Amino acid sequence: MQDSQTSETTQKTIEETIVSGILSAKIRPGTRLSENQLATLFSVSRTRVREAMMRLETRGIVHVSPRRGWFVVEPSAEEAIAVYEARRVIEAGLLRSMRVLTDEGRKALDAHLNEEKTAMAAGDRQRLTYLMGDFHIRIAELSGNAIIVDILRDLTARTILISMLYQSEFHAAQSHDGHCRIFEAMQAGDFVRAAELSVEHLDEVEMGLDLTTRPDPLSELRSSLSLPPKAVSSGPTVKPKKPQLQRSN
Amino acid sequence: MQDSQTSETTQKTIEETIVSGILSAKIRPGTRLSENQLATLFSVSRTRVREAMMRLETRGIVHVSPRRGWFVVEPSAEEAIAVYEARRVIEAGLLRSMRVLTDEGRKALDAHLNEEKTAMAAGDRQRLTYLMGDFHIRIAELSGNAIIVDILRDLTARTILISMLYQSEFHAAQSHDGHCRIFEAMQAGDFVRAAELSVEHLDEVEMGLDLTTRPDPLSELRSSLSLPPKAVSSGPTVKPKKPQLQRSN
DNA sequence: TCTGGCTATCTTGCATACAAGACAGGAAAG
DNA sequence: CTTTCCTGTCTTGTATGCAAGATAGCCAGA
Repeated sequence: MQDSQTSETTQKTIEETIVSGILSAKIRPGTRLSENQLATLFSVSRTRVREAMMRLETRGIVHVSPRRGWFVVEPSAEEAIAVYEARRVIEAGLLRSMRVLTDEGRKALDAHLNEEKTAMAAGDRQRLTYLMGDFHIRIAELSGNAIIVDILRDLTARTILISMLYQSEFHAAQSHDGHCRIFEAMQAGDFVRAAELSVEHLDEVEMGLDLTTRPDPLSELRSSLSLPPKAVSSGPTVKPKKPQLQRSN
Repeated sequence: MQDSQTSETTQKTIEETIVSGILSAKIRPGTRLSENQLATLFSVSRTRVREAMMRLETRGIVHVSPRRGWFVVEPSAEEAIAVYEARRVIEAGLLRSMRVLTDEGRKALDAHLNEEKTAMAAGDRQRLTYLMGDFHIRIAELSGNAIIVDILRDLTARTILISMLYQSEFHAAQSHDGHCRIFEAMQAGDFVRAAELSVEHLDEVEMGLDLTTRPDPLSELRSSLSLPPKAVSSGPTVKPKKPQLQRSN
């Protein structure tokens, strides 16, 4: 909704702008985020840009290659798997814990699914990508728990980056169907079923990825030299490794 | 394990030190964290301290009062409830998703429970607090999913801060029992039961809190003047909506 | 043609300087 | 004695400057 746009000079709009840019698939993984460019773009000094970058780094959205620059993360295949697993765990746990679907909740989800349908009809892929991720955030919002919403928003952002890296074709209809089925189960008050469907849905999407092709072109060389694989952790201690320049955009 | 402490001047030890200080109940909620003091303590400039604070802020561990200072968060009653709910959702989801308990896993948990027993016998309350929280992190580590581990570590830190604010007496034995039961279910391969027990356990601990006394001494005045309650959000733009909690499972 | 090394330039890392707000303590007025 | 205001001090907010590493491009030598 509050989609962001241009400078505004307010406060943490840098962070928000970048995240919503990712959520709407306007920023590709690996995109270089120059402190200087962002600083001039937002009319602030590098200091504030840096703060935003640090925060995004702890959220798992960007990473820094020392003295080379900040980059939108390019999740490895292992990280991609971890993100999907985390989402399954949290979303299934969330749905299972729900007891009722309020009327506003029902309306919100219904409206959302209609938006998905409209975007599909219009073939608006960017918007579709945004909506497909947003559906899960909407569900989190139903719980009223801001902590879970924040967690799932960041995981969704990462998911979208993963899609851009590993998803050959976009099975929008399949995803939309999955969302509809989850919604139906919720409407029926069967949250256990909804949780199961959610897991299935995430499995489907994950299965639709090609987790062997794109990533880490050095992997063969790396394994033949028996070097350690790329770090999987999402938190601290992520060593630089490979160059991975930006691409396009 | 990597317990940290003292300067070291390495890198992100400031963050780690503070978090582990909270995890081991050595830092109380509301503690003021002066940029200057930390800077001299760690022999770095304020810049790096600030970066650490920003990261801790996005992790929900500290907050800043503009031009007044950084403080370890003092979760409100509402936030406390949200933290416990998030933990129930995630931990139950995690246990439910488990399929096997590896032999190392079994050993690790067994060793941990023995440590709990030892600390109880010794009456070492600080260590006990640390261990009681660490048990849940250990379980997360069994999943091998770094994302979930990080999330639960931060939530555990917040939980400990909540305990220090609202927990009148420490029912260590009860918690230990709960942990043992969870472990037994896991050993029996009954992860659904383990998830249920985990929810019950967290419910018990939450019930042991007095969420009416300590917080926000202005609440009475505030409500009598019908001012809005303290903000609860942990992130941007999340409307209150209804809580609709879960219970049991 | 290819290889190696040098340098110019661009990047972040980090410290410091200064500005501006918050607060405490004291002095003065009632 | 109480209240009000003022000022000095301490805090974070923000910008800027400089250092150090990384990279690309060029040039020379084989």
